[in-house]
Amino acid sequence: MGTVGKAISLLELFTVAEPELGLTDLARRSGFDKATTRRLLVALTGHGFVEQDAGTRHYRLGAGLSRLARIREARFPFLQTAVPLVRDLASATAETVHLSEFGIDRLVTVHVEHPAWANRVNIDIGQLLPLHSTASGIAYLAFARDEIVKACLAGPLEAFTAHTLIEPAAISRSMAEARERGYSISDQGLEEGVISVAAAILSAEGFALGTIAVAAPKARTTTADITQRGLAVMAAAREISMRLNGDNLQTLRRQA
Amino acid sequence: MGTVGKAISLLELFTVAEPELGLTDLARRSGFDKATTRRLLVALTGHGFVEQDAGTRHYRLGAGLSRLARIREARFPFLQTAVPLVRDLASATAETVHLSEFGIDRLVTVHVEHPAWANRVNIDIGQLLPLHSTASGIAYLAFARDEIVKACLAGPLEAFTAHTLIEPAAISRSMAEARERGYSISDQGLEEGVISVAAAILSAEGFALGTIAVAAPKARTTTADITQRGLAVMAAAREISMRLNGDNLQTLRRQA
DNA sequence: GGATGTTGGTTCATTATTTGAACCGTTATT
DNA sequence: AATAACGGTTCAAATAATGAACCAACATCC
Repeated sequence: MGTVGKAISLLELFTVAEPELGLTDLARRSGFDKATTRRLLVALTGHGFVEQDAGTRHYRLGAGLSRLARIREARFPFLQTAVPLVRDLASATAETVHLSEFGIDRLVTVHVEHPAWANRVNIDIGQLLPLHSTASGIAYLAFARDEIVKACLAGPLEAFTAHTLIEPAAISRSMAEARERGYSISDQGLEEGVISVAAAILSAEGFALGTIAVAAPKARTTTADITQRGLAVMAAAREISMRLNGDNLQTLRRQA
Repeated sequence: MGTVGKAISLLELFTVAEPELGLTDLARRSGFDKATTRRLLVALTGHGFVEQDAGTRHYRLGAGLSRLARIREARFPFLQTAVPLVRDLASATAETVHLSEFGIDRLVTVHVEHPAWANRVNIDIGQLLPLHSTASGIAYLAFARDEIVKACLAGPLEAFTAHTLIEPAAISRSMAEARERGYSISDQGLEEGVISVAAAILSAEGFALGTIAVAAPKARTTTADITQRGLAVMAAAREISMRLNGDNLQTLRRQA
């Protein structure tokens, strides 16, 4: 791995759950030498990608990241556009609604709304979702570029639960069903007891950019709930797609 | 400069005005060789910090940045907290209101609300503001850690206009006035014809984290406007600080 | 109170990565 | 058909990254 990759891996050690880490800890987790880790952190700090707490000397993600993320958002207002609809969907369904964007080979959770229930599906911002074993992933694949689909089906497909589909044919079938139905369903594909529905948010060219999904404990979910949430999530995804593409969303490439 | 620094400088070439750049262009602007530039871009793309347009082959900032920025936001909800108050202030003043966060040695614009006027002060998200020559900068310095103030006054102080204060003593005086008054005023310090007022947003320890500012064309600004905006910007900054610090903002360290 | 372990941070000879001039292939422009 | 501009690649030479061993400071534990 190049030095740049190493620096970025360091950044990726920070999570919502552990937003501040010490030098030794970072070195241990990254597997880099302490001296290397430090040098990388200094370089990152110099550009505002990392900040160091004056008191504890622990490191955390810096403001430079917000700056660049906002520049990206300015050109491509995914969050700005989608968040209000995520909120609406959350209050309509009273279950966890999460929004994700594609990155490299997974979906990245960029926004989450949790219901008031104590028993709910908990998802953190920044959480990475595999493509083959989540409702979001299937919804994404259903409208992804061929290369991405191929790469996903070719790669090793982890079985997270007894219900995870890992045969390429089964996954393709789920994708086809999702296309036909307008939304995808994942029954405990990533975690036992969780059932989700999702729909893809499309670019002007008709390719998936990200997804919106509703996740709920299976115990309190009926078949009627699934259908209702599916239709709602589909409507939300469509609305977001339209707003993103200035209301001139082409006829969906593959849906025709 | 280390490789990491170079990679980050590449990212910093993207702006709101030019969010997509080609390889040759990036190489030219960064001063790096085309091969080097490419290798860095590939490394960045591999981690989702940069994306490449499938059609034009141009590069843009990637979703990985949003992810990390959101993780940072989750721990430190600066934007989430401040944006509503920025909006309120914008509609109350009918002038440009911008929010900035400190990064390394400058302030980074993280949010802007523009008024409907055709003649208005235009500021882009991501724009960097020098500390010594802007209302935001002075407001920040007034409550910054001593090291930062020292570093700023020691460094070369560029005179952007004939009105820019560049003598350390004059800048210190502005800071003292800002502390006393509760807000800072910059009369054409960065650009001719622009007058701004700003107030610092404080951490629980009483140090400045960022600022909120109102910028307007001097031509239509009266002395009364300045006072009114100053009080409004001060109130907004206080409210943001309180919300950020869970309503238990300590007595302001230096204001006492 | 002295031994022990932990932390953040530094040094410098060794080692591996980065560098860039020259290159190729493709796609406009003239 | 010639030219130029673009994205992308190659490989010997130059440079930067590496990590074991090292401090100093703090906390913990007999």
